[in-house]
Amino acid sequence: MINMVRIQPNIVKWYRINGRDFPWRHTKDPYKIMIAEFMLHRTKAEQVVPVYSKFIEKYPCVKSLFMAKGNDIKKFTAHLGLHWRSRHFIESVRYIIKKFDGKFPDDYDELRKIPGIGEYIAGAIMTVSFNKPAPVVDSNIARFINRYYGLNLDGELRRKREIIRIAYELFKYKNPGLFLFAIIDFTAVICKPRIPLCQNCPLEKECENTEITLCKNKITRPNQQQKKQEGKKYQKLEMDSE
DNA sequence: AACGCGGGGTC
DNA sequence: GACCCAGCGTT
Repeated sequence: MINMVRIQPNIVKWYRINGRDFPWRHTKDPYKIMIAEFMLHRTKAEQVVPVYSKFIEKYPCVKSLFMAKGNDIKKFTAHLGLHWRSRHFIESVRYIIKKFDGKFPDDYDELRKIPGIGEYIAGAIMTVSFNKPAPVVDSNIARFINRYYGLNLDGELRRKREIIRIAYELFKYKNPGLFLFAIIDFTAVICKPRIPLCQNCPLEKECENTEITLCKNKITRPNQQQKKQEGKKYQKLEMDSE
C-alpha cells in the first residue's frame, strides 16, 4: 500500500512559505494556462515570465489569438527557442473554436485532442482550471515519486505505469491545482535532480529514497558548504499533524 | 521505446 | 564542455 497521507499537506505547507510566484499562477483561465504551458515546454519558468506577460497583454483570450497573424505570434517564441511551438498557438485556438465553440472542455481526453496539448498540459488544465484530479507527471514529479517511494526505476520515468498511477493518487488532493504548483516548486528547489536538499525536506522522515543515503555519503559531502548556504533560505518544517 | 528540438542559464 | 529546463510530435 502507498502511504500518501501527509505528503500533499506538507508540500503545500512548504510551498506557502517558500514557493515561487509566477503570473500564470494568478489565473484559472484554461486559455492562459495553456499559453503558459506551451511556453514552459522544456523552458525555464524565469525565462518565460516576460514573454508570457507581453503575449497575454496582446492576446488576452482565445478569440484575440485566433485573429492574430502567424508572423506576429512567431516574434514571441523567437526568444524561447523550439520555434516549431508557434504552430501550437495557432492550431490550438483554431481547433478550440471549431470543435468547442471557443470554450475549453473540462475533460482530459477532449483536451488531449487539442493540437499541442499532451498528457502533461491536459493534466495541468484539469487540475488548475477545473479543480479535478488528473495524472500529472512531468520530469520533476516523476523523479520525486521514484525517489520518495524508493522505486529505483530508470529510463523514461514519466511514462512508467507505476509512476503515473501514484501521480494520479497524489492529485486526488482537495486542491489539485495548488498541489501542482507546490510540487513543481518543491521538486525544483528541494527534491532537485542533483544534490537534493534532504536536510531541509519536510518529507525526509518517510522518504524511502535509497539514492539519499548514497547522496548523503558520497555526493553531498564534498558540497556541504554549498548545501549550507542554500539551506539557509529554507526553514525546516515540522510535519503536519493532520 | 527512443529521438530531436533550441535558446539560455548553471555547474 | 556537459547538462538541464512545467513536453510534444514523430518514428
